[in-house]
Amino acid sequence: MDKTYEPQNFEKRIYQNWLDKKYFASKPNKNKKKFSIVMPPPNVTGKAHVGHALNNTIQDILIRYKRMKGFEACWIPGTDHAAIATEAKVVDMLKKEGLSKDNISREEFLKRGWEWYKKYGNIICDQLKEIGISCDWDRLAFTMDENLNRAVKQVFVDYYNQGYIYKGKRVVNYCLNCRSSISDIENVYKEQMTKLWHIKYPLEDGSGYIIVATTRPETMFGDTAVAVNPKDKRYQKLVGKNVILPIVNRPIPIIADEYCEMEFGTGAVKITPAHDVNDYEIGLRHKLPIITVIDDTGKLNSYAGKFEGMDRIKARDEIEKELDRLGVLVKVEKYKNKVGCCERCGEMTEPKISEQWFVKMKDLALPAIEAVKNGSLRFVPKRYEKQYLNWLNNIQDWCISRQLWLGHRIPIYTCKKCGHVEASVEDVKICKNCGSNLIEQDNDVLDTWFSSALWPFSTLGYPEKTKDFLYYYPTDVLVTAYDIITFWVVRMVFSGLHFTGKLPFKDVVINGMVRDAQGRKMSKNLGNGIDPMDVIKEYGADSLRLSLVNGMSLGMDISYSLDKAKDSKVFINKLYNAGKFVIANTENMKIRPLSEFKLDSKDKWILNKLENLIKSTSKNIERYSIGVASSNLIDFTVFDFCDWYIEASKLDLYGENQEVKEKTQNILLFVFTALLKMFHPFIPFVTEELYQNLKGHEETIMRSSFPEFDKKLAKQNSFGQIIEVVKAIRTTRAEYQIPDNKKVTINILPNEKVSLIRENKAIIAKLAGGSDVKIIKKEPEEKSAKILTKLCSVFLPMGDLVDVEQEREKIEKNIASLKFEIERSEKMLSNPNFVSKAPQKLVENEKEKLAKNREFLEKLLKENNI
RNA sequence: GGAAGUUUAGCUCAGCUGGGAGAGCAUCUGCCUUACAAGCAGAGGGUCAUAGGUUCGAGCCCUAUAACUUCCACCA
Repeated sequence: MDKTYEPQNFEKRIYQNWLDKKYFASKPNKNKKKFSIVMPPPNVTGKAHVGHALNNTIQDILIRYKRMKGFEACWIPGTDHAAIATEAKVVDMLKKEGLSKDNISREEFLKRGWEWYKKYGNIICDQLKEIGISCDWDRLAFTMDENLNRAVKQVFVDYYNQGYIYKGKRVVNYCLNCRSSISDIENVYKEQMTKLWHIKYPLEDGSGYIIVATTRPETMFGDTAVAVNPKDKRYQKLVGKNVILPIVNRPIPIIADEYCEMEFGTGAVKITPAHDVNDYEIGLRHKLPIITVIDDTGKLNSYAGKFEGMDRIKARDEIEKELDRLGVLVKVEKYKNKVGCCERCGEMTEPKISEQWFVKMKDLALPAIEAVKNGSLRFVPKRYEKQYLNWLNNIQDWCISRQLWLGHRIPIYTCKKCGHVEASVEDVKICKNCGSNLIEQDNDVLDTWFSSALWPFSTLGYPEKTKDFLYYYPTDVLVTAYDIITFWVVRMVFSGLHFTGKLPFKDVVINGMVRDAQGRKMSKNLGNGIDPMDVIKEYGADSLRLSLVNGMSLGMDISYSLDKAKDSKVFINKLYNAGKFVIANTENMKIRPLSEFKLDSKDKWILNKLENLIKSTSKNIERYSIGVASSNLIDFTVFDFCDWYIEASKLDLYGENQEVKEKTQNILLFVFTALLKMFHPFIPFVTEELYQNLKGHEETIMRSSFPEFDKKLAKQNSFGQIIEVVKAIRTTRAEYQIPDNKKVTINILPNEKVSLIRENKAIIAKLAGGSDVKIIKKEPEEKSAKILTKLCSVFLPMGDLVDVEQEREKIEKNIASLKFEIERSEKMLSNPNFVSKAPQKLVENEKEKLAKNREFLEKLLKENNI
């Protein structure tokens, strides 16, 4: 063992050993209850960020805990193919070779895609391994794996045959950069300073004009109406008339529609059904023609006349000039606008009318809503249920087609000869209807989330009823961040319910997002990201884990900085040192059951604290209060075990009495072993390292059993009063500025429990810096600093150093606070409402306290002749 | 526009179903005590955002207000 805590020296070695021994592996075992989790699959070509570290640490804590609790614990890792992101990277790669999707075949492109996956796919897994997570790596799944692909196709075909999937024309958000449609939730709005153009549209009959306001003058070539609000008195007379669209000189009608807000702009809006979602809806209501003027590359087409071929954004200035020249440009205002952008690449998206595949959502949503309402699906924290329900209650049909090559190709086959359409899991070569072999598969691929939605059961063998599926499904808990509740959680729930008839998990645990020290999102642009691998290099994986999880409350964002990892390392170092102490002092001991020993007050005290800790730690982990569990463990380690028990135990360990020494060794080992086991899910490496050096250890801590609460050992006792005495002496010493290395005589005049004081004389002397502790029968003559506790009065003889004035003040303060306490108790107890309504135990406690305080006060007054 | 969350020590945050405010860091003081100076001991520091209410009793429950954050919808 190293003299100081050097995690780099053992973390890799320990992890490799765990892997070699297959400790993470799980197989269906009928004799055990199972506990299963599927890992939210990170993007296969991505790198681990701190959010992954947090999310996986939480899962690892749960899995390790359950494993130690005797469950057949299975954690399935995996990665996601992230089609849009990866396709963009492959396109970039091709670009460097001077190639593009236009001059390479689909097959060739897919080959490149797979090369990319192979090259970069291991990075993220290797990084997750460094964090120390104990998932069953033999089960590593990838959304593009053959069996998962099969599940995807089967689900698609079933949905299709059940009538849930349809092809439809819709305005979808199209990313010109990714050259694919994206779903509404992938379309994020960003604020931008743009202009608002006010343009005159002259009336056809020459009787005047109407002014429209637009942020997108380039779409005017596709205008097929001008809309006003039916209640708008300014325009009521004009409804039904035609205006002449400037530049193109095409007549279009003025229509009335509720959508149009009277207050905004001029109250009149141009309608371009092909390039705006709302306009499209209006177009349907009023049966307007649809004219597409922007092509898939973002350039204006022939409808734009002389602007044909210009980029849609660049064309704005030219169009403005032209409008001005024609005398129809009224004014141009600066305007703060929200522009839809692609979440993946950040480019501005273009609403575009196109044929896409959709999943009908209304019916699928109902059972998913019901699951939360009847409590069978639980969110932790509960408030995220609202986000989930809100989304499902306003559900829109799900656009599942993407114009990409990478991904799951839509298994729809169309006969070119007779037009017969078929959805099929197997490749279709011959038309079932006419026997023709002119079959064409749909060109689009499925939204990445379509395969992610099946993750909890596709990874377990679905659609086959495999042993794994029957044993591990449904899983027990899903741990994820709140940003993908709608993308992912919702879709897993309704897919699971629809295809397996069961919820894919019972609990959804939501972790917060990791932000920088100033609370900002970590991003490449700001350069404020923290690489978890750097944290591991500097402070170790255990420190990374503990720093993310300690004190955390679920669903809350975390401001993270390296200071936190440093703080954690400081603590783990403390634990390491305590471990060194225990190991060194128990090396040659004999392990005996604790029941054989006569335990003293400090032993009972630490055992009582330990047992309560066992109880609360289990409870807290089971209710997912992981941050509370870890901070309780830390508090016990530092404030109970190290500060008091270890220090007090030294007298026994270095003393003459062999039986007492053996007893204390056994307690040290017992307590510390239990402590390490409880810490193991949080900081697996250092606990294993220490455990392996502990007397009586088993093969590995991660397969040992979690401590169980033992009522017999949890007995109350009064060592806490000794601690109070020691602390009071220390405080007084500090007040008198007696340096810690100067020993003093300690005279103790007991109020009660003489035997307790007698038993702990040596401990008080050691911990309070006493050269000697004397138990006296009456107050000493010599000048002393006087310390009053409920247990006893303590006198530190200090001759002329005693500040009479200060002593007097101290006693007066003491009396005053006692009087205050007494008054308070009396007030409470004289309140009939308190006595009758408060819990009986509280009332009893208060009575007891009052009696003791009265007694104490009386004594004080008498002793000091007041 | 709709919804949710946050507000507690100088900073970062805990605080379970209401029963006398906590930790870490930072600050000050004293100690190299044989597990740990990445340490030990002690100290200072809080109208629990504001105003009401419920209750014997409120950091916690209710109402309103303010500031910040997030999600959803989206006005051309």
